[in-house]
Amino acid sequence: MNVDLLSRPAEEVAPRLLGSVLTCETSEGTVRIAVTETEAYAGTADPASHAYRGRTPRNAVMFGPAGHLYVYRSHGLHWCANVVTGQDGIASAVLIRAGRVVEGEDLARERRGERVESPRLARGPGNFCQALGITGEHNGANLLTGGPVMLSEGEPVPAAHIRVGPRVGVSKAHDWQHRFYLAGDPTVSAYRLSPRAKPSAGA
DNA sequence: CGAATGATATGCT
DNA sequence: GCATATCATTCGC
Repeated sequence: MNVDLLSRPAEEVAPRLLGSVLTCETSEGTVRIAVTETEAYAGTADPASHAYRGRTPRNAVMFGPAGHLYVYRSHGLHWCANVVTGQDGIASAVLIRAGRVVEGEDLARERRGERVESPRLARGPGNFCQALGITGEHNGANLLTGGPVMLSEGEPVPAAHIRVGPRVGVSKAHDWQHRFYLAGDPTVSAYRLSPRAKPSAGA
Protein backbone atom coordinates (compact mmCIF):
# COMPACT_ATOMS: atom_id res chain seq x y z
CA MET A 1 0.00 0.00 0.00
CA ASN A 2 1.29 3.40 -1.01
CA VAL A 3 1.77 5.85 1.83
CA ASP A 4 0.98 8.77 -0.47
CA LEU A 5 -2.52 7.43 -0.97
CA LEU A 6 -3.02 7.30 2.80
CA SER A 7 -1.64 10.75 3.38
CA ARG A 8 -4.85 12.39 2.22
CA PRO A 9 -7.81 13.38 4.39
CA ALA A 10 -9.78 10.49 5.83
CA GLU A 11 -12.87 11.14 3.74
CA GLU A 12 -10.79 10.78 0.59
CA VAL A 13 -8.96 7.69 1.74
CA ALA A 14 -11.98 5.85 3.12
CA PRO A 15 -13.59 4.97 -0.23
CA ARG A 16 -10.22 4.00 -1.68
CA LEU A 17 -9.59 1.50 1.09
CA LEU A 18 -12.54 -0.56 -0.10
CA GLY A 19 -11.17 -3.72 -1.62
CA SER A 20 -7.79 -3.42 0.06
CA VAL A 21 -6.65 -6.32 2.19
CA LEU A 22 -5.65 -6.41 5.84
CA THR A 23 -3.41 -9.27 6.92
CA CYS A 24 -2.76 -10.29 10.50
CA GLU A 25 -0.24 -12.93 11.49
CA THR A 26 -0.34 -14.37 14.98
CA SER A 27 0.92 -17.52 16.61
CA GLU A 28 -2.41 -19.06 15.68
CA GLY A 29 -1.97 -18.44 11.99
CA THR A 30 -2.71 -15.91 9.32
CA VAL A 31 -6.01 -14.28 8.41
CA ARG A 32 -6.55 -11.97 5.46
CA ILE A 33 -9.67 -9.87 5.06
CA ALA A 34 -10.75 -7.71 2.14
CA VAL A 35 -12.33 -4.47 3.32
CA THR A 36 -15.94 -3.89 2.27
CA GLU A 37 -17.01 -1.08 4.58
CA THR A 38 -15.24 1.95 6.04
CA GLU A 39 -16.00 5.16 7.89
CA ALA A 40 -13.99 8.38 7.82
CA TYR A 41 -13.24 10.30 11.01
CA ALA A 42 -11.95 13.77 10.33
CA GLY A 43 -9.96 14.40 13.47
CA THR A 44 -10.45 17.51 15.52
CA ALA A 45 -13.08 18.96 13.16
CA ASP A 46 -15.34 15.95 13.58
CA PRO A 47 -17.61 15.88 16.66
CA ALA A 48 -17.84 12.10 16.42
CA SER A 49 -14.11 11.54 16.33
CA HIS A 50 -12.11 10.50 19.36
CA ALA A 51 -9.73 13.28 18.44
CA TYR A 52 -12.42 15.96 18.61
CA ARG A 53 -11.31 17.18 22.03
CA GLY A 54 -7.67 17.17 21.15
CA ARG A 55 -4.78 14.83 21.65
CA THR A 56 -4.93 12.36 24.52
CA PRO A 57 -2.84 9.31 25.40
CA ARG A 58 -5.42 7.04 23.81
CA ASN A 59 -5.86 8.77 20.48
CA ALA A 60 -2.25 9.89 20.05
CA VAL A 61 -1.75 7.46 17.19
CA MET A 62 -4.39 9.28 15.16
CA PHE A 63 -2.22 12.38 15.23
CA GLY A 64 0.78 10.51 13.90
CA PRO A 65 1.82 9.72 10.32
CA ALA A 66 -0.42 7.77 7.97
CA GLY A 67 -0.16 4.04 7.64
CA HIS A 68 -0.35 3.13 11.30
CA LEU A 69 -3.06 1.25 13.13
CA TYR A 70 -5.22 2.88 15.79
CA VAL A 71 -6.93 0.30 17.99
CA TYR A 72 -9.26 1.10 20.86
CA ARG A 73 -11.60 -0.81 23.10
CA SER A 74 -15.30 -0.17 22.80
CA HIS A 75 -17.81 -0.86 25.55
CA GLY A 76 -15.30 -2.89 27.45
CA LEU A 77 -15.30 -5.88 25.16
CA HIS A 78 -14.82 -5.07 21.50
CA TRP A 79 -11.71 -3.92 19.68
CA CYS A 80 -12.06 -1.50 16.80
CA ALA A 81 -9.36 -0.81 14.22
CA ASN A 82 -8.61 2.36 12.29
CA VAL A 83 -6.11 3.10 9.57
CA VAL A 84 -4.43 6.41 10.34
CA THR A 85 -4.49 8.76 7.39
CA GLY A 86 -3.53 12.34 6.56
CA GLN A 87 -0.46 14.32 7.46
CA ASP A 88 1.69 13.77 10.52
CA GLY A 89 0.43 16.03 13.30
CA ILE A 90 -3.15 16.14 12.04
CA ALA A 91 -5.70 13.71 13.47
CA SER A 92 -7.40 11.71 10.76
CA ALA A 93 -8.37 8.06 10.54
CA VAL A 94 -10.58 5.56 8.77
CA LEU A 95 -12.53 3.03 10.79
CA ILE A 96 -12.64 -0.43 9.25
CA ARG A 97 -16.21 -1.55 9.76
CA ALA A 98 -16.49 -4.79 7.81
CA GLY A 99 -14.78 -7.13 5.39
CA ARG A 100 -14.76 -10.49 3.67
CA VAL A 101 -12.40 -13.21 4.85
CA VAL A 102 -10.18 -14.27 1.95
CA GLU A 103 -7.70 -16.43 3.83
CA GLY A 104 -7.72 -18.23 7.16
CA GLU A 105 -11.47 -18.62 7.35
CA ASP A 106 -11.13 -21.62 9.64
CA LEU A 107 -9.16 -19.60 12.14
CA ALA A 108 -11.55 -16.68 11.85
CA ARG A 109 -14.50 -18.94 12.51
CA GLU A 110 -12.70 -20.51 15.44
CA ARG A 111 -12.37 -17.07 16.98
CA ARG A 112 -15.90 -15.93 16.19
CA GLY A 113 -17.76 -19.14 16.85
CA GLU A 114 -18.48 -22.28 14.89
CA ARG A 115 -21.99 -21.33 13.95
CA VAL A 116 -21.16 -17.98 12.39
CA GLU A 117 -21.89 -17.85 8.68
CA SER A 118 -19.12 -16.74 6.35
CA PRO A 119 -20.47 -13.30 5.43
CA ARG A 120 -20.85 -12.48 9.12
CA LEU A 121 -17.35 -13.39 10.21
CA ALA A 122 -16.07 -9.83 9.86
CA ARG A 123 -19.28 -7.83 9.80
CA GLY A 124 -19.13 -4.93 12.23
CA PRO A 125 -16.03 -3.23 13.66
CA GLY A 126 -15.73 -5.47 16.72
CA ASN A 127 -16.28 -8.65 14.77
CA PHE A 128 -13.81 -7.56 12.13
CA CYS A 129 -11.05 -7.24 14.71
CA GLN A 130 -11.95 -10.49 16.40
CA ALA A 131 -11.89 -12.41 13.12
CA LEU A 132 -8.62 -10.85 12.04
CA GLY A 133 -7.00 -11.23 15.45
CA ILE A 134 -6.50 -7.53 16.18
CA THR A 135 -6.14 -6.56 19.84
CA GLY A 136 -4.89 -3.59 21.80
CA GLU A 137 -1.38 -4.90 21.38
CA HIS A 138 -1.53 -3.84 17.76
CA ASN A 139 -2.27 -0.22 18.57
CA GLY A 140 0.26 1.97 16.78
CA ALA A 141 1.53 -0.84 14.56
CA ASN A 142 2.98 0.18 11.22
CA LEU A 143 0.91 -1.36 8.44
CA LEU A 144 3.37 -0.65 5.67
CA THR A 145 6.65 -2.11 6.89
CA GLY A 146 5.90 -5.81 7.02
CA GLY A 147 4.98 -6.20 10.67
CA PRO A 148 2.44 -8.70 11.98
CA VAL A 149 -0.36 -6.52 10.64
CA MET A 150 -0.23 -5.37 7.05
CA LEU A 151 -2.31 -3.35 4.65
CA SER A 152 -2.02 -4.22 0.98
CA GLU A 153 -3.73 -3.50 -2.29
CA GLY A 154 -6.53 -5.84 -3.24
CA GLU A 155 -8.56 -6.28 -6.34
CA PRO A 156 -9.67 -2.89 -7.68
CA VAL A 157 -13.21 -1.98 -6.83
CA PRO A 158 -15.33 -0.44 -9.60
CA ALA A 159 -16.32 3.04 -8.57
CA ALA A 160 -19.90 2.26 -9.54
CA HIS A 161 -20.11 -0.28 -6.71
CA ILE A 162 -19.19 2.20 -4.02
CA ARG A 163 -22.00 3.65 -1.97
CA VAL A 164 -21.92 6.53 0.50
CA GLY A 165 -24.15 6.94 3.51
CA PRO A 166 -24.47 8.27 7.02
CA ARG A 167 -22.28 6.82 9.72
CA VAL A 168 -23.42 4.08 12.01
CA GLY A 169 -23.68 4.06 15.77
CA VAL A 170 -22.25 7.47 16.54
CA SER A 171 -24.12 9.80 18.85
CA LYS A 172 -22.93 12.96 17.15
CA ALA A 173 -22.68 14.05 13.54
CA HIS A 174 -24.17 10.75 12.47
CA ASP A 175 -25.49 12.28 9.26
CA TRP A 176 -22.10 13.06 7.83
CA GLN A 177 -21.83 11.16 4.59
CA HIS A 178 -18.64 9.49 5.68
CA ARG A 179 -19.54 5.83 5.53
CA PHE A 180 -18.45 3.98 2.41
CA TYR A 181 -19.40 0.45 1.45
CA LEU A 182 -19.78 -1.94 -1.45
CA ALA A 183 -23.28 -2.03 -2.89
CA GLY A 184 -25.13 -5.24 -2.21
CA ASP A 185 -22.24 -6.93 -0.43
CA PRO A 186 -23.52 -9.38 2.19
CA THR A 187 -20.55 -8.71 4.44
CA VAL A 188 -21.55 -5.08 4.97
CA SER A 189 -23.17 -4.42 8.31
CA ALA A 190 -26.81 -3.42 8.22
CA TYR A 191 -27.41 0.25 8.69
CA ARG A 192 -28.73 1.17 12.07
CA LEU A 193 -29.37 4.67 13.29
CA SER A 194 -27.81 5.36 16.63
CA PRO A 195 -30.33 5.37 19.48
CA ARG A 196 -28.93 8.72 20.49
CA ALA A 197 -28.73 10.15 17.02
CA LYS A 198 -29.69 13.77 16.78
CA PRO A 199 -29.74 16.03 13.77
CA SER A 200 -26.57 18.00 13.26
CA ALA A 201 -25.02 20.36 10.81
CA GLY A 202 -22.11 19.40 8.67
CA ALA A 203 -21.09 17.76 5.43
C1' DC B 1 -11.23 10.65 43.22
C1' DG B 2 -15.84 9.45 41.47
C1' DA B 3 -19.02 9.36 37.64
C1' DA B 4 -20.41 9.26 33.05
C1' DT B 5 -19.76 7.81 28.48
C1' DG B 6 -18.93 5.15 24.25
C1' DA B 7 -17.13 4.76 16.37
C1' DT B 8 -20.62 -2.35 19.78
C1' DA B 9 -22.75 -7.15 19.55
C1' DT B 10 -25.88 -10.30 21.16
C1' DG B 11 -29.82 -12.33 22.99
C1' DC B 12 -34.32 -12.20 24.85
C1' DT B 13 -39.15 -10.16 24.84
C1' DG C 1 -36.98 -3.40 19.45
C1' DC C 2 -34.59 -2.92 23.86
C1' DA C 3 -31.76 -4.11 27.56
C1' DT C 4 -27.33 -5.61 28.91
C1' DA C 5 -22.45 -6.93 29.29
C1' DT C 6 -18.21 -4.52 30.89
C1' DC C 7 -13.88 -1.30 31.09
C1' DA C 8 -10.67 2.20 29.66
C1' DT C 9 -10.64 6.87 29.02
C1' DT C 10 -12.22 11.32 30.00
C1' DC C 11 -14.15 15.00 32.54
C1' DG C 12 -16.06 17.18 36.51
C1' DC C 13 -15.67 18.32 41.37
